[in-house]
Amino acid sequence: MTDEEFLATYDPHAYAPVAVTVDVVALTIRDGRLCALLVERGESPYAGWRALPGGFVREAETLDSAALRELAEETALRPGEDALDQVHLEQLRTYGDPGRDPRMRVVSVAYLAFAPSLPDPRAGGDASSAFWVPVDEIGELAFDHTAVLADGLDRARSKLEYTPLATAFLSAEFTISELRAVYAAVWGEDLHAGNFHRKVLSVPGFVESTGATAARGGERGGPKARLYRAGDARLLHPALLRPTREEDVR
Amino acid sequence: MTDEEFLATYDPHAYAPVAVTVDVVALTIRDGRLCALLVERGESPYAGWRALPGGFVREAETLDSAALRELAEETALRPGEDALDQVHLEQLRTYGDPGRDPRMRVVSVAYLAFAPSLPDPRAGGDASSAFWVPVDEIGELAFDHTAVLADGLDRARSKLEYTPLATAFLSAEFTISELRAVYAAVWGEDLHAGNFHRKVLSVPGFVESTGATAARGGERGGPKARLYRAGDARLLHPALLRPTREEDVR
DNA sequence: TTAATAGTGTCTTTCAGACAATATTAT
DNA sequence: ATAATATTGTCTGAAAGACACTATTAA
Repeated sequence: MTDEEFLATYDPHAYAPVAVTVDVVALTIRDGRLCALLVERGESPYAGWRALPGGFVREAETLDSAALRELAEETALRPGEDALDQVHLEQLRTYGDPGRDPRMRVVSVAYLAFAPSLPDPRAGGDASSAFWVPVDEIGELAFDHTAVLADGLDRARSKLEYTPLATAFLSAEFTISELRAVYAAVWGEDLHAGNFHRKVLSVPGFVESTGATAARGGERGGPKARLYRAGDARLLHPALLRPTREEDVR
Repeated sequence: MTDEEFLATYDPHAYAPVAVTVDVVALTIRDGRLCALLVERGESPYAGWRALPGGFVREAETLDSAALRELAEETALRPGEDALDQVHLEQLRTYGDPGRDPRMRVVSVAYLAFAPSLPDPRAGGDASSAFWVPVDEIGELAFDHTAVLADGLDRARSKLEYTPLATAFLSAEFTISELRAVYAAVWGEDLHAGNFHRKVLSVPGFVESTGATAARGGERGGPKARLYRAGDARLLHPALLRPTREEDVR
Protein backbone atom coordinates (compact mmCIF):
# COMPACT_ATOMS: atom_id res chain seq x y z
CA MET A 1 0.00 0.00 0.00
CA THR A 2 3.03 2.20 0.12
CA ASP A 3 2.70 3.37 -3.44
CA GLU A 4 -0.95 4.02 -3.10
CA GLU A 5 -0.30 5.99 0.02
CA PHE A 6 2.27 8.04 -1.73
CA LEU A 7 -0.10 8.76 -4.53
CA ALA A 8 -2.87 9.74 -2.21
CA THR A 9 -0.58 12.06 -0.37
CA TYR A 10 0.02 14.16 -3.38
CA ASP A 11 -3.03 13.60 -5.48
CA PRO A 12 -6.20 12.82 -3.62
CA HIS A 13 -8.15 12.92 -6.84
CA ALA A 14 -6.28 9.93 -8.18
CA TYR A 15 -8.89 7.91 -6.34
CA ALA A 16 -12.51 7.67 -7.20
CA PRO A 17 -14.33 10.16 -5.02
CA VAL A 18 -15.98 8.83 -1.91
CA ALA A 19 -18.53 10.61 0.21
CA VAL A 20 -18.63 10.05 3.95
CA THR A 21 -21.93 10.49 5.70
CA VAL A 22 -23.43 9.78 9.08
CA ASP A 23 -26.82 8.17 9.57
CA VAL A 24 -28.55 8.09 12.92
CA VAL A 25 -30.77 5.40 14.37
CA ALA A 26 -32.42 7.57 17.02
CA LEU A 27 -34.72 5.73 19.38
CA THR A 28 -37.16 6.98 21.94
CA ILE A 29 -40.21 5.71 23.75
CA ARG A 30 -43.55 7.31 23.12
CA ASP A 31 -46.77 5.99 24.62
CA GLY A 32 -44.95 2.89 25.75
CA ARG A 33 -43.74 2.03 22.27
CA LEU A 34 -40.23 2.03 20.92
CA CYS A 35 -39.99 4.56 18.10
CA ALA A 36 -37.31 5.56 15.61
CA LEU A 37 -36.75 8.95 14.04
CA LEU A 38 -37.30 8.93 10.28
CA VAL A 39 -37.33 11.50 7.52
CA GLU A 40 -39.14 11.48 4.23
CA ARG A 41 -36.95 11.91 1.21
CA GLY A 42 -37.86 14.60 -1.28
CA GLU A 43 -35.56 13.74 -4.13
CA SER A 44 -34.36 10.86 -6.17
CA PRO A 45 -33.11 8.33 -5.48
CA TYR A 46 -35.81 6.89 -3.26
CA ALA A 47 -37.96 10.01 -3.55
CA GLY A 48 -40.94 9.67 -1.25
CA TRP A 49 -39.31 6.87 0.71
CA ARG A 50 -38.60 7.04 4.37
CA ALA A 51 -34.99 7.01 5.51
CA LEU A 52 -32.86 7.46 8.56
CA PRO A 53 -31.79 11.03 9.24
CA GLY A 54 -28.25 11.71 8.14
CA GLY A 55 -25.98 13.77 6.01
CA PHE A 56 -22.48 14.57 4.96
CA VAL A 57 -19.64 14.92 7.40
CA ARG A 58 -18.29 18.46 7.22
CA GLU A 59 -14.74 19.46 6.85
CA ALA A 60 -13.52 20.19 10.37
CA GLU A 61 -16.00 18.00 12.16
CA THR A 62 -15.56 14.74 14.01
CA LEU A 63 -17.84 11.86 13.15
CA ASP A 64 -19.43 12.09 16.58
CA SER A 65 -20.23 15.76 16.23
CA ALA A 66 -21.60 15.22 12.74
CA ALA A 67 -24.02 12.68 14.15
CA LEU A 68 -25.01 14.96 17.00
CA ARG A 69 -25.51 17.84 14.59
CA GLU A 70 -27.73 15.77 12.32
CA LEU A 71 -29.76 14.65 15.27
CA ALA A 72 -30.10 18.22 16.52
CA GLU A 73 -31.14 19.47 13.11
CA GLU A 74 -33.83 16.88 12.68
CA THR A 75 -35.23 17.10 16.18
CA ALA A 76 -35.08 20.90 16.10
CA LEU A 77 -33.17 20.92 19.36
CA ARG A 78 -30.20 23.21 19.73
CA PRO A 79 -26.83 21.89 20.84
CA GLY A 80 -26.19 22.84 24.45
CA GLU A 81 -29.86 22.64 25.13
CA ASP A 82 -31.03 20.54 28.03
CA ALA A 83 -32.73 17.65 26.29
CA LEU A 84 -29.97 17.12 23.73
CA ASP A 85 -27.29 16.74 26.36
CA GLN A 86 -29.11 13.83 27.91
CA VAL A 87 -29.12 11.91 24.66
CA HIS A 88 -26.87 8.88 24.57
CA LEU A 89 -25.00 8.66 21.28
CA GLU A 90 -22.67 5.87 20.23
CA GLN A 91 -21.23 4.64 16.98
CA LEU A 92 -23.10 1.66 15.57
CA ARG A 93 -21.18 0.44 12.52
CA THR A 94 -20.16 1.57 9.06
CA TYR A 95 -21.84 0.66 5.81
CA GLY A 96 -19.89 1.04 2.61
CA ASP A 97 -20.90 -1.51 0.03
CA PRO A 98 -20.34 -0.16 -3.46
CA GLY A 99 -23.75 0.46 -4.92
CA ARG A 100 -25.54 1.13 -1.66
CA ASP A 101 -26.10 4.61 -3.07
CA PRO A 102 -26.66 4.63 -6.83
CA ARG A 103 -25.09 8.06 -7.32
CA MET A 104 -21.59 7.47 -6.05
CA ARG A 105 -19.58 5.62 -3.49
CA VAL A 106 -20.98 6.60 -0.12
CA VAL A 107 -19.52 5.29 3.11
CA SER A 108 -21.91 5.89 5.94
CA VAL A 109 -20.98 5.77 9.60
CA ALA A 110 -24.15 4.86 11.46
CA TYR A 111 -24.84 6.05 15.00
CA LEU A 112 -27.26 4.87 17.61
CA ALA A 113 -29.02 7.36 19.87
CA PHE A 114 -31.24 6.89 22.90
CA ALA A 115 -33.39 9.92 23.63
CA PRO A 116 -35.92 10.72 26.32
CA SER A 117 -39.37 11.46 25.01
CA LEU A 118 -38.97 14.67 23.01
CA PRO A 119 -41.57 17.14 21.83
CA ASP A 120 -42.87 16.21 18.43
CA PRO A 121 -40.74 17.92 15.77
CA ARG A 122 -43.81 18.83 13.78
CA ALA A 123 -45.40 20.64 16.70
CA GLY A 124 -42.98 23.60 16.57
CA GLY A 125 -43.23 26.49 14.13
CA ASP A 126 -40.22 25.66 11.99
CA ALA A 127 -41.33 22.12 11.60
CA SER A 128 -38.72 19.70 10.35
CA SER A 129 -39.57 16.81 8.12
CA ALA A 130 -38.66 14.23 10.73
CA PHE A 131 -41.09 12.17 12.78
CA TRP A 132 -41.10 9.33 15.27
CA VAL A 133 -42.50 6.03 14.05
CA PRO A 134 -43.09 2.93 16.17
CA VAL A 135 -40.47 0.43 15.08
CA ASP A 136 -42.99 -2.32 14.45
CA GLU A 137 -44.76 -0.11 11.93
CA ILE A 138 -41.69 0.75 9.89
CA GLY A 139 -41.67 -0.89 6.52
CA GLU A 140 -38.96 -0.80 3.92
CA LEU A 141 -36.58 2.14 4.14
CA ALA A 142 -34.42 3.83 1.50
CA PHE A 143 -30.91 2.65 0.67
CA ASP A 144 -29.76 -0.07 3.09
CA HIS A 145 -31.39 1.69 6.01
CA THR A 146 -33.66 -1.24 6.76
CA ALA A 147 -30.57 -3.25 7.67
CA VAL A 148 -29.03 -0.33 9.54
CA LEU A 149 -32.14 0.06 11.63
CA ALA A 150 -32.22 -3.66 12.35
CA ASP A 151 -28.60 -3.55 13.50
CA GLY A 152 -29.40 -0.57 15.70
CA LEU A 153 -32.33 -2.35 17.30
CA ASP A 154 -30.19 -5.41 17.95
CA ARG A 155 -27.54 -3.27 19.55
CA ALA A 156 -30.09 -1.39 21.64
CA ARG A 157 -31.64 -4.60 22.91
CA SER A 158 -28.35 -6.02 24.00
CA LYS A 159 -27.10 -2.73 25.45
CA LEU A 160 -30.00 -2.81 27.88
CA GLU A 161 -28.73 -6.12 29.15
CA TYR A 162 -25.33 -5.07 30.35
CA THR A 163 -25.41 -1.27 30.65
CA PRO A 164 -27.66 1.10 32.56
CA LEU A 165 -28.55 2.96 29.36
CA ALA A 166 -32.25 2.28 29.72
CA THR A 167 -32.19 5.38 31.91
CA ALA A 168 -31.24 7.44 28.84
CA PHE A 169 -34.80 6.97 27.62
CA LEU A 170 -36.19 8.63 30.74
CA SER A 171 -36.03 12.06 32.28
CA ALA A 172 -33.63 12.74 35.12
CA GLU A 173 -35.92 11.30 37.78
CA PHE A 174 -37.96 8.20 37.22
CA THR A 175 -39.71 5.35 38.96
CA ILE A 176 -38.77 1.71 38.76
CA SER A 177 -41.98 1.07 36.86
CA GLU A 178 -41.05 3.61 34.23
CA LEU A 179 -37.69 1.92 33.90
CA ARG A 180 -39.40 -1.42 33.53
CA ALA A 181 -41.61 0.05 30.80
CA VAL A 182 -38.44 0.96 28.88
CA TYR A 183 -37.24 -2.61 29.00
CA ALA A 184 -40.65 -3.88 28.00
CA ALA A 185 -40.82 -1.52 25.02
CA VAL A 186 -37.31 -2.25 23.76
CA TRP A 187 -37.39 -5.98 24.31
CA GLY A 188 -41.00 -6.35 23.27
CA GLU A 189 -41.97 -8.42 26.26
CA ASP A 190 -43.24 -7.74 29.73
CA LEU A 191 -41.05 -8.33 32.73
CA HIS A 192 -42.14 -9.53 36.12
CA ALA A 193 -42.67 -6.38 38.20
CA GLY A 194 -41.54 -7.77 41.52
CA ASN A 195 -38.40 -9.52 40.28
CA PHE A 196 -37.44 -6.56 38.13
CA HIS A 197 -37.78 -4.18 41.04
CA ARG A 198 -35.58 -6.24 43.30
CA LYS A 199 -33.03 -6.83 40.55
CA VAL A 200 -32.62 -3.16 39.65
CA LEU A 201 -32.08 -2.14 43.25
CA SER A 202 -29.60 -4.97 43.79
CA VAL A 203 -27.23 -4.02 40.96
CA PRO A 204 -24.67 -1.59 42.36
CA GLY A 205 -24.75 1.82 40.71
CA PHE A 206 -27.70 1.19 38.43
CA VAL A 207 -30.01 3.70 40.14
CA GLU A 208 -29.81 5.81 43.26
CA SER A 209 -32.68 7.02 45.35
CA THR A 210 -33.68 10.68 45.31
CA GLY A 211 -35.64 10.29 48.52
CA ALA A 212 -38.62 11.81 46.76
CA THR A 213 -41.86 10.17 45.76
CA ALA A 214 -43.88 10.50 42.58
CA ALA A 215 -46.66 13.07 42.69
CA ARG A 216 -49.30 10.45 42.13
CA GLY A 217 -49.75 6.75 41.80
CA GLY A 218 -50.27 4.76 38.65
CA GLU A 219 -52.80 5.48 35.94
CA ARG A 220 -55.36 3.14 37.37
CA GLY A 221 -54.41 3.11 41.04
CA GLY A 222 -51.58 1.94 43.20
CA PRO A 223 -49.27 3.59 45.70
CA LYS A 224 -47.02 6.53 44.87
CA ALA A 225 -43.71 5.16 43.66
CA ARG A 226 -40.31 6.30 44.89
CA LEU A 227 -38.17 8.32 42.52
CA TYR A 228 -34.67 7.37 41.42
CA ARG A 229 -31.99 8.87 39.22
CA ALA A 230 -29.31 7.14 37.17
CA GLY A 231 -26.43 5.79 39.22
CA ASP A 232 -22.72 5.93 38.46
CA ALA A 233 -22.29 2.45 36.99
CA ARG A 234 -21.21 2.19 33.37
CA LEU A 235 -21.84 -1.54 33.26
CA LEU A 236 -24.37 -3.71 35.05
CA HIS A 237 -22.88 -6.41 37.26
CA PRO A 238 -24.49 -8.79 37.23
CA ALA A 239 -26.18 -8.10 33.92
CA LEU A 240 -29.92 -8.01 33.40
CA LEU A 241 -30.32 -10.69 30.79
CA ARG A 242 -33.22 -11.18 28.46
CA PRO A 243 -35.13 -14.40 28.71
CA THR A 244 -33.03 -16.71 26.53
CA ARG A 245 -34.31 -17.40 23.05
CA GLU A 246 -32.92 -20.63 21.73
CA GLU A 247 -33.22 -19.46 18.15
CA ASP A 248 -30.82 -16.56 18.76
CA VAL A 249 -28.12 -18.88 19.94
CA ARG A 250 -27.51 -21.24 17.02
CA MET B 1 -29.18 18.06 4.02
CA THR B 2 -31.27 18.09 0.90
CA ASP B 3 -29.27 20.80 -0.82
CA GLU B 4 -26.02 19.22 0.12
CA GLU B 5 -27.21 15.94 -1.25
CA PHE B 6 -28.19 17.58 -4.47
CA LEU B 7 -24.80 19.16 -4.79
CA ALA B 8 -23.02 15.96 -4.07
CA THR B 9 -25.06 14.17 -6.64
CA TYR B 10 -23.78 16.29 -9.43
CA ASP B 11 -20.46 17.49 -8.15
CA PRO B 12 -18.62 15.19 -5.83
CA HIS B 13 -15.63 17.49 -5.86
CA ALA B 14 -17.62 20.24 -4.22
CA TYR B 15 -16.64 18.54 -0.98
CA ALA B 16 -13.18 18.34 0.46
CA PRO B 17 -11.71 15.03 -0.61
CA VAL B 18 -11.85 12.23 1.90
CA ALA B 19 -9.93 8.99 1.77
CA VAL B 20 -11.48 5.81 3.14
CA THR B 21 -9.13 3.16 4.44
CA VAL B 22 -9.36 -0.05 6.40
CA ASP B 23 -7.05 -0.90 9.29
CA VAL B 24 -6.89 -4.36 10.77
CA VAL B 25 -6.29 -5.37 14.36
CA ALA B 26 -5.24 -8.95 13.66
CA LEU B 27 -4.71 -11.10 16.72
CA THR B 28 -3.21 -14.51 17.12
CA ILE B 29 -1.64 -16.56 19.87
CA ARG B 30 2.01 -17.53 19.59
CA ASP B 31 3.85 -19.33 22.36
CA GLY B 32 0.95 -18.75 24.69
CA ARG B 33 1.01 -14.98 24.20
CA LEU B 34 -1.54 -12.76 22.53
CA CYS B 35 0.10 -11.06 19.54
CA ALA B 36 -0.99 -8.41 17.06
CA LEU B 37 0.11 -8.01 13.46
CA LEU B 38 2.08 -4.81 12.86
CA VAL B 39 3.91 -3.24 9.96
CA GLU B 40 6.77 -0.82 9.98
CA ARG B 41 6.17 2.37 8.06
CA GLY B 42 8.71 3.38 5.45
CA GLU B 43 7.52 6.87 4.67
CA SER B 44 6.48 10.03 6.30
CA PRO B 45 4.40 10.66 8.26
CA TYR B 46 5.48 8.40 11.09
CA ALA B 47 8.36 6.95 9.06
CA GLY B 48 9.98 4.18 11.06
CA TRP B 49 6.99 3.86 13.36
CA ARG B 50 4.98 0.75 13.73
CA ALA B 51 1.38 0.78 12.61
CA LEU B 52 -1.58 -1.48 12.05
CA PRO B 53 -1.74 -3.03 8.60
CA GLY B 54 -4.22 -1.29 6.37
CA GLY B 55 -4.76 0.57 3.15
CA PHE B 56 -7.19 2.23 0.84
CA VAL B 57 -10.53 0.77 -0.05
CA ARG B 58 -10.63 0.09 -3.76
CA GLU B 59 -13.30 1.11 -6.13
CA ALA B 60 -15.52 -1.93 -6.50
CA GLU B 61 -14.69 -3.51 -3.18
CA THR B 62 -16.74 -3.90 -0.03
CA LEU B 63 -15.24 -2.79 3.25
CA ASP B 64 -15.13 -6.39 4.43
CA SER B 65 -13.25 -7.59 1.38
CA ALA B 66 -10.82 -4.68 1.62
CA ALA B 67 -9.99 -5.75 5.16
CA LEU B 68 -9.60 -9.36 4.12
CA ARG B 69 -7.38 -8.36 1.23
CA GLU B 70 -5.14 -6.25 3.43
CA LEU B 71 -4.83 -9.09 5.89
CA ALA B 72 -4.01 -11.55 3.11
CA GLU B 73 -1.41 -9.23 1.66
CA GLU B 74 0.38 -8.73 4.93
CA THR B 75 0.29 -12.32 6.07
CA ALA B 76 1.29 -13.55 2.61
CA LEU B 77 -1.67 -15.90 2.55
CA ARG B 78 -3.73 -16.18 -0.59
CA PRO B 79 -7.50 -15.74 -0.48
CA GLY B 80 -9.21 -19.08 -0.80
CA GLU B 81 -6.34 -20.71 1.00
CA ASP B 82 -7.08 -22.89 3.99
CA ALA B 83 -5.76 -20.81 6.84
CA LEU B 84 -7.28 -17.56 5.65
CA ASP B 85 -10.76 -19.01 5.51
CA GLN B 86 -10.63 -19.91 9.15
CA VAL B 87 -9.91 -16.34 10.16
CA HIS B 88 -12.69 -14.57 11.96
CA LEU B 89 -13.11 -11.01 10.72
CA GLU B 90 -15.51 -8.42 12.06
CA GLN B 91 -15.86 -4.70 11.89
CA LEU B 92 -14.54 -2.93 14.97
CA ARG B 93 -15.34 0.77 14.64
CA THR B 94 -14.57 3.75 12.46
CA TYR B 95 -12.08 6.50 13.21
CA GLY B 96 -12.43 9.78 11.41
CA ASP B 97 -11.25 12.68 13.51
CA PRO B 98 -9.98 15.48 11.32
CA GLY B 99 -6.24 15.61 11.76
CA ARG B 100 -5.75 11.95 12.58
CA ASP B 101 -3.72 11.81 9.38
CA PRO B 102 -1.74 15.01 8.75
CA ARG B 103 -1.96 14.67 4.96
CA MET B 104 -5.68 14.78 4.40
CA ARG B 105 -8.97 13.73 5.83
CA VAL B 106 -8.81 9.97 6.25
CA VAL B 107 -11.72 7.97 7.56
CA SER B 108 -10.57 4.55 8.59
CA VAL B 109 -12.85 1.58 9.14
CA ALA B 110 -11.08 -0.68 11.61
CA TYR B 111 -11.53 -4.44 11.59
CA LEU B 112 -10.77 -7.06 14.18
CA ALA B 113 -9.40 -10.45 13.13
CA PHE B 114 -8.80 -13.63 15.09
CA ALA B 115 -6.32 -15.95 13.40
CA PRO B 116 -4.95 -19.36 14.26
CA SER B 117 -1.21 -19.45 14.65
CA LEU B 118 0.16 -18.66 11.19
CA PRO B 119 3.60 -19.17 9.73
CA ASP B 120 5.80 -16.18 10.32
CA PRO B 121 5.42 -13.80 7.35
CA ARG B 122 9.16 -13.21 7.27
CA ALA B 123 9.93 -16.89 6.87
CA GLY B 124 8.68 -17.05 3.28
CA GLY B 125 10.61 -15.93 0.23
CA ASP B 126 8.64 -12.82 -0.63
CA ALA B 127 8.73 -11.68 2.93
CA SER B 128 6.32 -8.94 3.79
CA SER B 129 7.17 -6.24 6.26
CA ALA B 130 4.60 -7.43 8.76
CA PHE B 131 5.33 -9.26 12.00
CA TRP B 132 3.54 -10.51 15.08
CA VAL B 133 4.29 -8.67 18.31
CA PRO B 134 3.09 -9.66 21.79
CA VAL B 135 0.50 -7.07 22.75
CA ASP B 136 2.17 -6.28 26.05
CA GLU B 137 5.35 -5.31 24.21
CA ILE B 138 3.70 -2.91 21.79
CA GLY B 139 4.56 0.69 22.51
CA GLU B 140 3.23 3.76 20.81
CA LEU B 141 1.90 3.23 17.28
CA ALA B 142 1.55 5.61 14.35
CA PHE B 143 -1.55 7.77 13.84
CA ASP B 144 -4.27 6.90 16.35
CA HIS B 145 -3.49 3.21 16.07
CA THR B 146 -2.65 2.88 19.74
CA ALA B 147 -6.26 3.67 20.53
CA VAL B 148 -7.52 1.44 17.73
CA LEU B 149 -5.52 -1.47 19.07
CA ALA B 150 -6.79 -0.85 22.58
CA ASP B 151 -10.37 -0.85 21.30
CA GLY B 152 -9.68 -4.09 19.45
CA LEU B 153 -8.28 -5.75 22.54
CA ASP B 154 -11.28 -4.64 24.59
CA ARG B 155 -13.60 -6.06 21.98
CA ALA B 156 -11.66 -9.31 21.77
CA ARG B 157 -11.73 -9.78 25.52
CA SER B 158 -15.43 -9.29 25.73
CA LYS B 159 -16.17 -11.38 22.62
CA LEU B 160 -14.62 -14.35 24.37
CA GLU B 161 -17.16 -13.97 27.11
CA TYR B 162 -20.31 -14.43 25.12
CA THR B 163 -19.28 -16.03 21.84
CA PRO B 164 -17.38 -19.22 21.02
CA LEU B 165 -14.81 -17.25 18.99
CA ALA B 166 -11.90 -18.41 21.11
CA THR B 167 -11.95 -21.42 18.81
CA ALA B 168 -10.98 -19.12 15.91
CA PHE B 169 -7.51 -18.89 17.46
CA LEU B 170 -7.06 -22.66 17.22
CA SER B 171 -6.83 -25.18 14.43
CA ALA B 172 -9.84 -27.26 13.49
CA GLU B 173 -9.30 -29.80 16.27
CA PHE B 174 -8.19 -28.80 19.72
CA THR B 175 -8.18 -29.86 23.34
CA ILE B 176 -9.96 -28.15 26.20
CA SER B 177 -6.58 -27.15 27.60
CA GLU B 178 -5.64 -25.43 24.38
CA LEU B 179 -8.92 -23.58 24.49
CA ARG B 180 -8.22 -22.59 28.07
CA ALA B 181 -4.81 -21.30 27.03
CA VAL B 182 -6.55 -18.98 24.54
CA TYR B 183 -8.68 -17.51 27.29
CA ALA B 184 -5.64 -17.16 29.52
CA ALA B 185 -3.66 -15.37 26.82
CA VAL B 186 -6.44 -12.98 25.82
CA TRP B 187 -7.67 -12.19 29.31
CA GLY B 188 -4.20 -12.19 30.82
CA GLU B 189 -5.14 -14.40 33.72
CA ASP B 190 -5.20 -18.11 34.36
CA LEU B 191 -8.46 -19.94 34.71
CA HIS B 192 -9.16 -22.87 36.96
CA ALA B 193 -8.66 -25.97 34.83
CA GLY B 194 -11.36 -28.12 36.36
CA ASN B 195 -14.08 -25.51 36.42
CA PHE B 196 -13.23 -24.34 32.91
CA HIS B 197 -13.39 -27.86 31.58
CA ARG B 198 -16.81 -28.52 33.04
CA LYS B 199 -18.10 -25.14 31.97
CA VAL B 200 -17.07 -25.48 28.32
CA LEU B 201 -18.66 -28.90 28.00
CA SER B 202 -21.85 -27.70 29.67
CA VAL B 203 -22.54 -24.81 27.27
CA PRO B 204 -24.64 -26.15 24.41
CA GLY B 205 -22.93 -25.91 21.04
CA PHE B 206 -19.63 -24.48 22.25
CA VAL B 207 -17.58 -27.54 21.30
CA GLU B 208 -18.37 -31.00 20.00
CA SER B 209 -16.36 -34.11 20.50
CA THR B 210 -14.42 -35.64 17.63
CA GLY B 211 -14.09 -38.93 19.47
CA ALA B 212 -10.35 -38.77 18.90
CA THR B 213 -7.62 -38.23 21.41
CA ALA B 214 -4.49 -36.12 21.22
CA ALA B 215 -1.37 -37.92 20.03
CA ARG B 216 0.42 -37.30 23.26
CA GLY B 217 -0.13 -35.82 26.70
CA GLY B 218 0.98 -32.45 27.95
CA GLU B 219 4.48 -31.02 27.71
CA ARG B 220 5.46 -32.21 31.10
CA GLY B 221 3.22 -35.20 31.58
CA GLY B 222 -0.45 -35.93 32.03
CA PRO B 223 -2.98 -38.04 30.19
CA LYS B 224 -3.78 -37.65 26.49
CA ALA B 225 -6.59 -35.14 26.16
CA ARG B 226 -9.71 -35.64 24.06
CA LEU B 227 -10.06 -33.63 20.88
CA TYR B 228 -12.95 -31.31 20.10
CA ARG B 229 -14.01 -29.11 17.23
CA ALA B 230 -16.02 -25.89 17.29
CA GLY B 231 -19.74 -26.44 17.81
CA ASP B 232 -22.62 -24.73 16.07
CA ALA B 233 -23.43 -22.10 18.68
CA ARG B 234 -23.04 -18.47 17.69
CA LEU B 235 -23.51 -17.25 21.24
CA LEU B 236 -22.65 -18.81 24.56
CA HIS B 237 -25.58 -19.42 26.88
CA PRO B 238 -24.82 -19.02 29.64
CA ALA B 239 -21.83 -16.79 28.95
CA LEU B 240 -18.35 -17.45 30.21
CA LEU B 241 -17.74 -14.29 32.19
CA ARG B 242 -14.43 -12.88 33.26
CA PRO B 243 -13.83 -12.49 36.95
CA THR B 244 -15.45 -9.14 37.67
CA ARG B 245 -13.16 -6.16 38.03
CA GLU B 246 -14.79 -3.47 40.06
CA GLU B 247 -12.78 -0.77 38.34
CA ASP B 248 -14.28 -1.67 34.97
CA VAL B 249 -17.77 -1.13 36.20
CA ARG B 250 -17.84 2.44 37.46
C1' DT C 1 -65.48 -0.27 47.27
C1' DT C 2 -62.67 -2.14 43.54
C1' DA C 3 -58.89 -2.94 40.94
C1' DA C 4 -54.42 -1.84 39.90
C1' DT C 5 -49.83 -0.95 41.32
C1' DA C 6 -45.45 -0.62 44.57
C1' DG C 7 -42.74 -3.10 47.13
C1' DT C 8 -41.23 -7.23 49.92
C1' DG C 9 -40.77 -12.21 51.22
C1' DT C 10 -39.91 -17.02 50.11
C1' DC C 11 -38.72 -20.98 47.56
C1' DT C 12 -36.51 -23.62 43.77
C1' DT C 13 -33.24 -24.14 40.29
C1' DT C 14 -29.18 -22.90 37.95
C1' DC C 15 -24.62 -21.70 37.89
C1' DA C 16 -19.91 -19.98 39.22
C1' DG C 17 -16.09 -20.91 41.89
C1' DA C 18 -13.38 -23.25 45.59
C1' DC C 19 -11.52 -27.43 46.50
C1' DA C 20 -10.65 -32.38 46.42
C1' DA C 21 -9.79 -36.75 44.25
C1' DT C 22 -8.37 -39.99 40.72
C1' DA C 23 -6.31 -41.57 36.64
C1' DT C 24 -2.89 -41.07 33.07
C1' DT C 25 1.33 -39.84 30.93
C1' DA C 26 6.21 -37.37 29.90
C1' DT C 27 10.47 -37.16 31.82
C1' DA D 1 9.32 -42.72 40.62
C1' DT D 2 7.85 -37.98 40.20
C1' DA D 3 5.45 -34.31 38.78
C1' DA D 4 2.28 -32.49 35.76
C1' DT D 5 -2.03 -32.77 33.49
C1' DA D 6 -7.02 -34.43 32.25
C1' DT D 7 -11.14 -35.23 34.03
C1' DT D 8 -14.75 -35.81 37.43
C1' DG D 9 -17.00 -35.05 42.02
C1' DT D 10 -18.65 -32.26 45.82
C1' DC D 11 -19.83 -28.28 48.27
C1' DT D 12 -21.06 -23.33 48.98
C1' DG D 13 -22.88 -19.02 47.81
C1' DA D 14 -24.86 -15.89 44.32
C1' DA D 15 -28.43 -15.02 41.51
C1' DA D 16 -32.65 -15.72 38.40
C1' DG D 17 -37.31 -16.72 38.12
C1' DA D 18 -41.86 -18.30 39.93
C1' DC D 19 -45.16 -17.17 43.10
C1' DA D 20 -47.38 -15.15 47.08
C1' DC D 21 -48.50 -11.39 50.02
C1' DT D 22 -49.25 -6.65 51.95
C1' DA D 23 -49.95 -1.84 51.60
C1' DT D 24 -51.40 2.10 49.06
C1' DT D 25 -53.90 4.78 45.85
C1' DA D 26 -57.01 6.26 41.53
C1' DA D 27 -61.34 5.88 40.00
